[in-house]
Amino acid sequence: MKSLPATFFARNTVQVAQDLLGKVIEVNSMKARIVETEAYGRDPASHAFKKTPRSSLMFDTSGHVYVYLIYGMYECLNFTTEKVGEPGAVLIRAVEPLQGMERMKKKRKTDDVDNLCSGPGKLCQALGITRKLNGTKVGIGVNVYDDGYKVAKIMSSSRIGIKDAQDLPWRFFIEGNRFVSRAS
DNA sequence: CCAACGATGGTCT
DNA sequence: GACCATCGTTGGC
Repeated sequence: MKSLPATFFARNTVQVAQDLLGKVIEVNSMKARIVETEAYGRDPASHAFKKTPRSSLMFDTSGHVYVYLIYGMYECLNFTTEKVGEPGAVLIRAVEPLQGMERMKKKRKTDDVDNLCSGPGKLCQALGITRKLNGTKVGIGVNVYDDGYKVAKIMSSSRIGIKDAQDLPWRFFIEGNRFVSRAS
């Protein structure tokens, strides 16, 4: 399994979001396959629509981990994209558990495998991802690998949980995968 | 089954 | 003080 190079992330955000599907992430020695992502550029639904203290990572880094708190109780995992100076990030919305499933079940307080990582807040709970990782480079606390897995078909839809920019089909997921947060 | 809602705290105006 | 890139529960059918 080879780690993704920094150049993988320093590209068009929508392209990176699609290319991350099927890749393996490793955190706290647990492993999972990415099955659902969303692209966030400088659009009205994105934190990077305006540069603020929180969103500055999206402008100033590429290939770094961006973790933020949402609704006061959950965290969301992103990877920053584009070349430095250009804002962008990919939200990881769902992953398929591969290794360390027993620890994921404990952290999520459920034995239902389909409910471990099928949402952005859920997967952070399962893998123990917190804001402590915010701003770290990919390859330190969070690793991303290409294990050669080929995605058969990529589906897209509008992004979930936002009201602005519903016309942009920037949510991507692996067709038919049972671990995505929703089927369509 | 599924739509509605409350929990909960950081971020921004 | 309003708003959230969410989730689990509740209460109606």
